[in-house]
Amino acid sequence: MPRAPRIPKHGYHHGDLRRALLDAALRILVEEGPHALTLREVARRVGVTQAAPYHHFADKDAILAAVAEEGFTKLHESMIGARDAAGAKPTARLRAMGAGYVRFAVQHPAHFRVMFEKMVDMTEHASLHACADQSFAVLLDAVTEGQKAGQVRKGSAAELALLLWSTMHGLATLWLSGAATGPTGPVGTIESLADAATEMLVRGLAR
Amino acid sequence: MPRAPRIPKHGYHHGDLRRALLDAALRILVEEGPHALTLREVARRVGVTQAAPYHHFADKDAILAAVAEEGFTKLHESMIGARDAAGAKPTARLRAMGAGYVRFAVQHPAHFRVMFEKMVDMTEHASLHACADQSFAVLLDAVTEGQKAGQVRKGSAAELALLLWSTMHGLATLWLSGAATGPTGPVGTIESLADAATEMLVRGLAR
DNA sequence: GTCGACATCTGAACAACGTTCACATAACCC
DNA sequence: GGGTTATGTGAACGTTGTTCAGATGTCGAC
Repeated sequence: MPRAPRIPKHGYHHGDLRRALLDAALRILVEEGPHALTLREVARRVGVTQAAPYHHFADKDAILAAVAEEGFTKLHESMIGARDAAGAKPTARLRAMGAGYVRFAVQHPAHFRVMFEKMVDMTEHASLHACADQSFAVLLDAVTEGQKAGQVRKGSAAELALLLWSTMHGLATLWLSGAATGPTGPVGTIESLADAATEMLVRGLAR
Repeated sequence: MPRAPRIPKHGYHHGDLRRALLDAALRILVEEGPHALTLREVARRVGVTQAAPYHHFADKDAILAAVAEEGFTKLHESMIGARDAAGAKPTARLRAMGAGYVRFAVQHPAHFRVMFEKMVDMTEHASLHACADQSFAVLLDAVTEGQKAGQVRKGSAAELALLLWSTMHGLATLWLSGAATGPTGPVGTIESLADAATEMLVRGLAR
């Protein structure tokens, strides 16, 4: 077996097949799109038989769910990173998080698509729901902060946070789908759009 | 052939296979979800061979694109219907259109999903892009009306309209994916959410 | 009215896919 | 060391999308 195990510590034949499968799956998504993602192709790239992945994932959906889960972790990091770099002002933190959300989607479109197309089956992959909730909680906290500071109007923080999330999510989704570039030409860069969106939202959310 | 042709006028063996295939495809989407939509199953339901559909559609994607196109037409009607019923006040018309968008998504989730998951391939199905643009144009007009009436702030109407669209689209998408119901329980009915969203947007868009 | 061109459907075939199974082998635990 | 478990192989099954040659229905030209 000419394959060098990366982590022979707890490695097995392959070293860390699970990790390698996830990497290969993501690489296929990035390079060739979702239609090209095949369990057999994933196994082929890693150099194992088509049946090998079934010792690490229940089925094809489970691999996609795992990729999506990693995506949620990255999204979470992207958002809190942007938030923490934005200083202490609540509205600035909210705007930074919105921008961070859109930036993640644009920079990792393959991840983003898996995350939210697989969401349909989130009821079957509970951990996915938990990951999404974790990111939402951060947004929720920021809204509550803003309310305490008197810079965001009162009301259900969950509802306000959901509206913020919706706008950013819609913007990212439409942009990725190419719908944001109408016959009249593109309406601007995605960064300027995200900025305009967050600004509008903060205005709309002001007390 | 025991099948009664519905429109024997220009009918053929089946009458109107193309129409029947589209109906069957949508019915499968509604009843069993996207994973169950198979060209063979569509043909089975209609009572023809698996090869028959290829005389009416280039491939499986073409059927989905056609279903999506019908969806865009319905969405368009839903939006202009809501707008026309909302009276003359520009902000009221904008709010009605937003609510109409979300209502369509909630009432026709199968259609909605096909429309915006297939959007990924919109570059290959130009007519889809045209349909989406048609709906966007209506929204754009409403924004321009609002600006003329001094109830919406100045600026790129395309950009403002896109932000409106994004929010409604994100709200509908997250709701359909179940992500809008966090661990803290649902944040409210989709109608109240859509209303809060449009209200917030109109506030944010005010001059 | 007949005939040829065309549109439409059938039946069979192909490669590829997801998944399962019996079996082989490596790694770990006592 | 020996037995159990974890991991990978190779072959198989049923299903899918798609293609193709041929049969059959429909329509316009003459």
